[in-house]
Amino acid sequence: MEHDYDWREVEDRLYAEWLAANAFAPRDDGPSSGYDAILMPPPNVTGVLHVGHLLNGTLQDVLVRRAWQRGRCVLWQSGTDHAGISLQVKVEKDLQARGIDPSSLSREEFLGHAERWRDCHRDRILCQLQRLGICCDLSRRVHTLDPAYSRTVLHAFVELYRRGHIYRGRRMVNWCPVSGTAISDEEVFMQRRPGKLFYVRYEMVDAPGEFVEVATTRPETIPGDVAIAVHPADGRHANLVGRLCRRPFPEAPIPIIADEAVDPKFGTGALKITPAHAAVDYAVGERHGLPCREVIGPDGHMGILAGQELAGLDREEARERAVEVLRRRGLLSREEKYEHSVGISERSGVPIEPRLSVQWFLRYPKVDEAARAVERGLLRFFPAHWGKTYLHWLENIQDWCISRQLRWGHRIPVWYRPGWDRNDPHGRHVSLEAPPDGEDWEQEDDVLDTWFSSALWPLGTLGWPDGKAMAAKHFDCFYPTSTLVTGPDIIFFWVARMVIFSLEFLPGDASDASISRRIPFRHVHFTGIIRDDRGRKMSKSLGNSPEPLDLIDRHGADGVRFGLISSAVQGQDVQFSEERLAQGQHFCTKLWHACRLRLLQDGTTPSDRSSWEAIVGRLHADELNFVDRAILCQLFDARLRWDGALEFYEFQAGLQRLERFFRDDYCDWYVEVGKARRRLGLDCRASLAVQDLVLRHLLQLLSSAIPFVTQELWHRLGMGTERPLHMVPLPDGDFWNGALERCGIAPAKEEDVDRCAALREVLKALRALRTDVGGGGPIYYLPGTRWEDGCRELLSTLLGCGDFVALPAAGDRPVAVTSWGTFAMDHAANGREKLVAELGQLRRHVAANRAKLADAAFLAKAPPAVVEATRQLLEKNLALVARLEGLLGTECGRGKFF
RNA sequence: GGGCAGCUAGCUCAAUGGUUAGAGCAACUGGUUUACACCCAGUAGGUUAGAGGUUCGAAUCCUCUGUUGCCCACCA
Repeated sequence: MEHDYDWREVEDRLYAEWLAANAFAPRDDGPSSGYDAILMPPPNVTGVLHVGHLLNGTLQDVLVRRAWQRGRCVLWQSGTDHAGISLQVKVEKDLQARGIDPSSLSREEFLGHAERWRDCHRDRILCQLQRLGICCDLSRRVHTLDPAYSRTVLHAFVELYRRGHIYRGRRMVNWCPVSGTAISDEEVFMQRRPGKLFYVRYEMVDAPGEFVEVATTRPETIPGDVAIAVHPADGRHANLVGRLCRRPFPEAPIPIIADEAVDPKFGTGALKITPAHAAVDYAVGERHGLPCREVIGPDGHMGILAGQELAGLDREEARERAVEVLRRRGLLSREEKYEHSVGISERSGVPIEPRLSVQWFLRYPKVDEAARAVERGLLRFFPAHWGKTYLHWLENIQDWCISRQLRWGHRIPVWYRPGWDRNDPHGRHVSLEAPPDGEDWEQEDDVLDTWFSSALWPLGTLGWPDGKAMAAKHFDCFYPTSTLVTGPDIIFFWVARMVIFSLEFLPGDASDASISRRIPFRHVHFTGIIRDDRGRKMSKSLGNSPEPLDLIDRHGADGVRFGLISSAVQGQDVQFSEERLAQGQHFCTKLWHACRLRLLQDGTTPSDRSSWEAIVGRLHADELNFVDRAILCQLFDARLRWDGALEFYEFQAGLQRLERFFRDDYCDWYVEVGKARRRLGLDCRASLAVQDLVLRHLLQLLSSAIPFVTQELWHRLGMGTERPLHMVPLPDGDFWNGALERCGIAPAKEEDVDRCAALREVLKALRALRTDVGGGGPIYYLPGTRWEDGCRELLSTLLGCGDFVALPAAGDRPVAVTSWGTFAMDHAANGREKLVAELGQLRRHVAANRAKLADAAFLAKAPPAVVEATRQLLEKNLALVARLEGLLGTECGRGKFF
């Protein structure tokens, strides 16, 4: 076996083999203990692979491979999202770069370009993700604009319309002037921006020279003013209500009204009302029956109603111009700096414009059931606290604006009868198919929000609503899926909406049992967000995100996977550090060498390792000593903890337990003891069988986290070649209990582990002692030292010293006090200071133990096991103190030290 | 303004209310006795953000304060 592990060669070769063997497709050809499905969050076709994808992909792969190992039939559903607005923007830029004006193209021409662009990038991310070694069945991948999936989306729209959940209406929406489309509340984020607060005077119509003053940050909307509002209880302005004042431009009289929405403490206590351009003002306008004056157009430029001073200007320019005009007319009394929150379009990064427009809306159905699913634990979140965020959103849910003024996406399946009012439901045809006399009708131009189609992902990928397709895709086996692994940033965008749509579309009542059957997944594991070393979110604009494929090139897929898992503590954001990935790589190397050592030892042939039965058959209870038994106990314990941790998606904790077992218990202890035994000329056959058992089991457990190196070592050790490691069944608890019993071990028995711990403690103390004296020489043991069976030789071999020498008293030699006894070494220098410090510490512990045991309340109320443990600890500490005091008292004189 | 989550060794993080709060990295000291220097052995490093409280017992539970990050809602 080669000295170095060449993962570059191994990873490419093995992945090609797995693909060639079609090893990732769910199949029903063997004994199966059930079905599992995992939905991969579909990446955008426009997306760029980032470290978050690596983490997400790795964690899902661990779950999927484990499910395979447990004999489950697993579907890992993948696919891509058409990415609506994001792709359209990219294609438009691309066209412009080629000298083509996108707006000059017909809908069909534009879609042709977009589809070509999409096809070029379609599966790029998924293919890149394969470098990680994910066992995802790409043959079943779905794209949200595939014909079949599109039918799912349109069917859902038609059905929701038919059930009265979708309506068309003129409402205040978030308008993105750059993209020229409405966007949902979720696509707007608030940003603190410096601005100015302008104080503007409106002259009273009936009393020239008398003014009402308002404060505004948006003077360019003054042409849209239709009223001034004050709070009804505000005494300062009570005399104004019901009178008229003069709008500065275009000049017109507007009423002064009273409305509760006004905060009398802000500004002057008077608010200008612009119903067409502010949500609050719109509500006020509705209450008072005020007209709407739209002065800003869809492209963010001032319209004709803005008057000749402002018309045609961009809204930013208009603001400056408005201020100039006001100043010139003496209507601007003052201005002050003011930092305020502005809604920003997530897509284009410019301030959104609240705008009244006709859009399609969804009144969310099944909100109560969606909430109950989480409240009752039918759908569980990990970590659970995200449930509060989810429920809070559901409690304050607003209708969802689902139409987009774009071309790229699912075109809304509504046709209007020409010449009819589009708001008249009788003039509409809402169906998957165009009306029979299609050419007379006009189809809706808008497309659906891309998240509308994403919300159908669990249903559409399994063929819904087409019964034939659902049967072909085994809907009944794979739905509901087991676990969704995603980021908490899309709880609203995606997770909640999938729950709502699934509850709505699958038939059932409101009982818990029915909800359990209809929810799209039983568990959602929210990963942390990956941040850089300064705590910032990884982002393209900051340029702080490493290139994922480079990371894999540098550390290997296994190294990257191991590093990411071990830095991803549940519930915490992940601080990315490449150092972690290097550690993962080192772990793989160490594993390689541990197996290499096993092959360098003689005594067996590969067929002795080719099955569990072969290995267990080589274990005989009478040939095993307590070190052998202990390592098997520890392996069993590590397995239990790994299983237990993964039940709760605590990947890091589980992997850490396996790592500790491998490094601390197996490599640094068990293997070293094995070497010592060989040096002592003892029979090592049993030890080799134990090594085989440990390695076989460890490789299997680790294979879900680091599939490549474990698979390669599995082959090298001759443990099996017939199928990929993730298809080899993992021995269950019954098997383990049987094997342990055969070795004379009760799984719960800790005695052998304790004996090992004691031996290791002595070994460590003696190594420390030798370090202190800075050299070799004989190691003495003082009277009262008690040796475990056979451990004297083992200890001296492990230390690489000669046999221990009995000594009646330590004299002024430095000593090590252990639970077995006291040891000493020759040294010229005085090592007693350390001893004195140790005694002091021990005495403090003894005092603390005694105080506890003297406390009646402690004895009465603490559990007996705790009291007993304290008593034993006191005894142990007392023994050590006595030994130390004896040493220091007889040989050195008590007075000298105390 | 409301909510959520943090605050533990120089750094990144662990620790079912129960013994003397642990790892890794970094630092320091030593080591290539044929698995591994991508390693091993050892040393040092702590008022668990602060203050109260509950408890026989608190890093852990409660209250308040400070502080950091995120989410939601926003006064024009």
